[in-house]
Amino acid sequence: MAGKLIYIADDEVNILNIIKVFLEREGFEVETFTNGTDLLEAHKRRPASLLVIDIMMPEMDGYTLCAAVRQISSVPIIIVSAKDTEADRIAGLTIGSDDYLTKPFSPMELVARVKALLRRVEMDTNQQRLRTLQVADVVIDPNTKTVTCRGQEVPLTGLEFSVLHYMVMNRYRAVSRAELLDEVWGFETVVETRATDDAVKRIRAKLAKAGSSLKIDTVWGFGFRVRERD
Amino acid sequence: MAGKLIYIADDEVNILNIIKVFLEREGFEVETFTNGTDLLEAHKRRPASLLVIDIMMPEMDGYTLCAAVRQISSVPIIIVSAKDTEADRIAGLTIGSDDYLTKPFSPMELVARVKALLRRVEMDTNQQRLRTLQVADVVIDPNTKTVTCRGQEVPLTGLEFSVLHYMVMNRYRAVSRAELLDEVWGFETVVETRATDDAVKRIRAKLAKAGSSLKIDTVWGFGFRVRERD
DNA sequence: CTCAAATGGGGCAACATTGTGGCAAATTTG
DNA sequence: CAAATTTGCCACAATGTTGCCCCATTTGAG
Repeated sequence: MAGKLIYIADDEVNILNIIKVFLEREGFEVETFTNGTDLLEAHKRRPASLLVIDIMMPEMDGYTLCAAVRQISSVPIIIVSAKDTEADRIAGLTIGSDDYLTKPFSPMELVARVKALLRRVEMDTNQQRLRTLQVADVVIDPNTKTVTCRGQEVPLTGLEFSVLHYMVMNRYRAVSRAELLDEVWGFETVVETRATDDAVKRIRAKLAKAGSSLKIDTVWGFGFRVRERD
Repeated sequence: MAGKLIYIADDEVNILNIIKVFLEREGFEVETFTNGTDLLEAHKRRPASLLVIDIMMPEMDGYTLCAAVRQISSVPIIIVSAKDTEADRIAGLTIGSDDYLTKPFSPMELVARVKALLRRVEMDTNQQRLRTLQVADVVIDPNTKTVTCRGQEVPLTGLEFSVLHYMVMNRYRAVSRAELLDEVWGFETVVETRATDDAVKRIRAKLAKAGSSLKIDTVWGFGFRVRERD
């Protein structure tokens, strides 16, 4: 989160300074401007990660600035304003800003909203990955739907993958056959309980063939549980 | 903007209905829930484009729900709440929500914020779509819509380019046939699932002819995945 | 210890999915 | 408008998957 550059434009210098201090305390690099034109120029020269813009400013007002920035950049924008009518807020959000805070506002809340907005951009930009699981010498990657044992891929079928994934997700407890049937096969499918044994049988065989140390224990009369340690 | 799916969770049915009406008037598809558990289940089954969540709900409160959703999804979240202290708002934003509205709120403003948030996601993903990608010995340039293998152009058709581009953008994961159909062909087009196989078949042939090392693996019973390593 | 129930292993056949070549309708191009 | 290209679909072959069966072996209760 730190290291990001934030530009602020407001004609009230003391507000400018308060915001600056709070944001810098969070590790952001902050530059302040007392009018919109300067901020726009600065953003063209060196694009910021986020803009905080006041509505009422001399020369170029916040709406105009916001629209001008949107012409050239998709940078996140937070508008702060003393104008507190519903129409103002809707106008601000519609013109292209991502958030609209009413003065007087809590600096802490502004910081929270800045962080939330940057986090949003981060989430959208970074490819969203599901968490890969590791147990014993085996890595289970739900994204690629692959299982690797010491770097070597273990060729599991879709069903086998789902079963192993479910059991490893719940490796701290034993999983019953009925639960596996419900969660992996689904409520609708009508299969014998022994189908789970078949799947486990095949997973065991493939893990063994791959030389993995990961074992699946049978819980007699109940179901299965993966074993991490020998 | 239309056609997006939005889930709302609130235990006050009349609020639920007001929001629903306003959002539907804007062309959104809306589903409502009176508790968090149901919303979470629905989102697992069919992910929405945005969630509106009330804080105070029976069973699972909004904070818990928000955190639970964040475990599995980066979907935009707007919290609405009667709790109006600075601490509440900061907590909500910090826990993972993108916006925090205080009850009673203007439905129009909620709509504006929903639109602003979806626009943000749109802008972020669009920016991603224009970056040239490189994988194995292949370069994909979305701006010129060309694919080159070791400097030599691979003559792909428009559809083939779109499919390959989408798969390479998501090369860290397997992509299902249904997803390809949705994202590349579009929700409207009615084609057989096998149409994806055809496109992949042709891309494979052209890549092979160009002598590329880039391979497209099929994930049995699911879809496809580009392979970087051999 | 004895026995019934549960589990493991091998094999198989039904079933489902995917690759391939060809074709024709739709679309684009000249 | 004609030619070329694109693209969805089809039939069929090839291949992969998976539930079930049979039977030997193991397990736990009485």
